[in-house]
Amino acid sequence: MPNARPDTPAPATPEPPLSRQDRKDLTRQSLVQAALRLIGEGRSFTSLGIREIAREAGMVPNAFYRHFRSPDELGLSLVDEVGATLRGLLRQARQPSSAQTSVVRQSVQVYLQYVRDNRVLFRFISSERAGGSRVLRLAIRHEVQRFVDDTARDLAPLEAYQGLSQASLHMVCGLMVNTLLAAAPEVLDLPADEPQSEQAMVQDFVQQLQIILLGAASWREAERR
Amino acid sequence: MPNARPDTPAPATPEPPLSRQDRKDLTRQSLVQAALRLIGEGRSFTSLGIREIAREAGMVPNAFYRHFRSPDELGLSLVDEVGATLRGLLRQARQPSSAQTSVVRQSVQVYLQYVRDNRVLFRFISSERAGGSRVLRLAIRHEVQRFVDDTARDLAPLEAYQGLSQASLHMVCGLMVNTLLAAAPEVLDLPADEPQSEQAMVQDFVQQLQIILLGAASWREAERR
DNA sequence: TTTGTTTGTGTACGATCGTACACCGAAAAA
DNA sequence: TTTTTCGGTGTACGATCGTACACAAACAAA
Repeated sequence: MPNARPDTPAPATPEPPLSRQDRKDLTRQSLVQAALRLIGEGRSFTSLGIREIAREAGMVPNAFYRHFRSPDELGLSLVDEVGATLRGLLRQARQPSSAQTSVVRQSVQVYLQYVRDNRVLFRFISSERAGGSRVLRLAIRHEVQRFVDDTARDLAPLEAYQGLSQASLHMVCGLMVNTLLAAAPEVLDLPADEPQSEQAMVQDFVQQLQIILLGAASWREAERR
Repeated sequence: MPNARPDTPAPATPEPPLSRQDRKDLTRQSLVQAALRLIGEGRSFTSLGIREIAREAGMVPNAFYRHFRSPDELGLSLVDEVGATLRGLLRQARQPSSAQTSVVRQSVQVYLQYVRDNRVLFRFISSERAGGSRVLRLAIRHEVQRFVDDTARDLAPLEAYQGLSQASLHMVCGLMVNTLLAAAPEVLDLPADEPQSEQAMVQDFVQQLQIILLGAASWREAERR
């Protein structure tokens, strides 16, 4: 009996044990991916139904309930994923750029490339940020707020922002993030065949950020009413 | 027989003739109003169906087709209405305020009150601006663009903006309008029972606009790259 | 090994959806 | 006047939806 099982079934491949929980997480993730795939095909998250998502994931409708009570709950998972994505962007932005062009222009271009590389996620947050479900809206705003916090923390030590109180820095970062988020759906809707309209759009956003930075530079902590 | 009809049925009230076209426009408008009513109840426009709208308007599903080919087409009517609303806002803003408080603060408060007074319309544009239907997105952006144009035209003669080229003024107005539009869904989601969070939010938006105006003031038309 | 839990399946029900077709009555055109 | 046009009704069909219930297989605990 002690030697009844000479070896694990397949020593050829490492054969991860795949506990029950592991399997569950796996299929759960496949549901999330299915939803993302549907969004990628142009569908809006709000319009996705339980049956549709389950079908896309290759399972029977009922299986959905083993993982989420409603599409909204799956949406919250998506929001988490977006949060991780945004933090990735910040990590990438932290690498000091070889600032041969304006640092603002550089940042905008990095960001827009990031949007294109994660177009499904950005399509999701862009539309659900003001979209149908209130819980999703609030969750997304919360995640964006975290992102603003992180950005403010990153920018605080820079000497360019020493004139700003923490609250003001926060406010400025919120304004910048808002501006960048508003840019996302516009670049995602660009027709693929006219690069010059994209250039004009980039130019516009760059200038808007420069305006904000100019304003921040001449901002003085005074009583304002 | 020539005198069979001595007078029109009811001389008491002016009795508008109500030609066929008039009637059609009337029921068409009742469909639009029905859609707005549903949005007001928390539904998102994207999720509205033909049957639902027709039912809310008190007609049989098929009647919808006599006026619109799809809900999207009704949405375009809504966009028109939003355009008219926004122009109304601009007209109201043109009245020079008795600037006893900051003109910015005053403007933000007027705007936010406007949002609350037209919460259904603002809920609609906020969510559909990045929402499900591409044609609607583009139509809304077009209308917003018109609004930006009008704003720029209004601001151009003011001496505070003489340092800006027309293009730059446009860009600044776009930034301001964007910031204000982003504010709309946030105030609409405010819980009704905490006025102090609203105050904080107003303060935030006021400061953001001040930052933008500061930036615009120190903006110089130079080669920027 | 036995027993219970959990994950996914199969089937089914009622509601709602978009849309097609035939029809009616009143306004407009002839 | 007669005829035509047209906004609105009624009915019907097939598809899809959310969800409930019973069940099978696999894993975990005993």
